[in-house]
Amino acid sequence: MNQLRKALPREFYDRDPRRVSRNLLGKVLVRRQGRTFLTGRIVEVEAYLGAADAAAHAAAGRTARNAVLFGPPGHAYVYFIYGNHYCFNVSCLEDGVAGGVLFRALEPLAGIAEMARQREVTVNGARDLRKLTSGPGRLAEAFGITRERDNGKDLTSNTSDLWIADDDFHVRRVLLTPRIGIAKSADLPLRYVIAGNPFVSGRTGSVLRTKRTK
DNA sequence: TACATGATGCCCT
DNA sequence: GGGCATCATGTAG
Repeated sequence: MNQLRKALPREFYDRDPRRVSRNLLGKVLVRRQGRTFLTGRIVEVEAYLGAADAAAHAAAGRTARNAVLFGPPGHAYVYFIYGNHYCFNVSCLEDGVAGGVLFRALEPLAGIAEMARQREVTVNGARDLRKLTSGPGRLAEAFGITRERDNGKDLTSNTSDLWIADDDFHVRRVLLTPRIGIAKSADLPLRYVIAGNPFVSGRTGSVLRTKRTK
């Protein structure tokens, strides 16, 4: 558990969003709520490349909403979508250059009862666990992530109540697929999932390319 | 000030 | 497998 108290450093996020995406797989998202810790393993993310990526919020330039994406790396970008849901991202690349990674699915590890309470669902058996954090809107709700509370938050600060840690989990195989729910640049393989993980959202999708790691 | 739209999830068939 | 709720944000007028 002590490993989980240490946030990934800012340098981790000061790279191409594609590389950050690949390396975020297998890491652990941690939320501290008083004495309670909510943790979940990152099993699915998407890279958004900024100005060169038509599907990215940052593509049309800086606005009040997307300003975090243009700021320093390692900060939370949270936005409201479809009138119902929040989506949680982390900014990448240096100050002034936009980029980010969207968190799409987690595997619940600790604080499962609290996640179920915040999602307002009941969990009976392993199959129901997918309802907690399998999907961007779901994981945000399970972790209590909102724009008001978390947008702009520094995820690398050791005084934050939201951060990402490394517990030395080894990711065996990564799948690359097109991103979900977008119209522009929809064919680019920028969605990263841990192969075979049951908590990946939706269906596996068409696999464009697979990568093996040591 | 008005309007179109979306990095979704849920419920129904 | 498909329809739809629901509203913040951005852009046009």
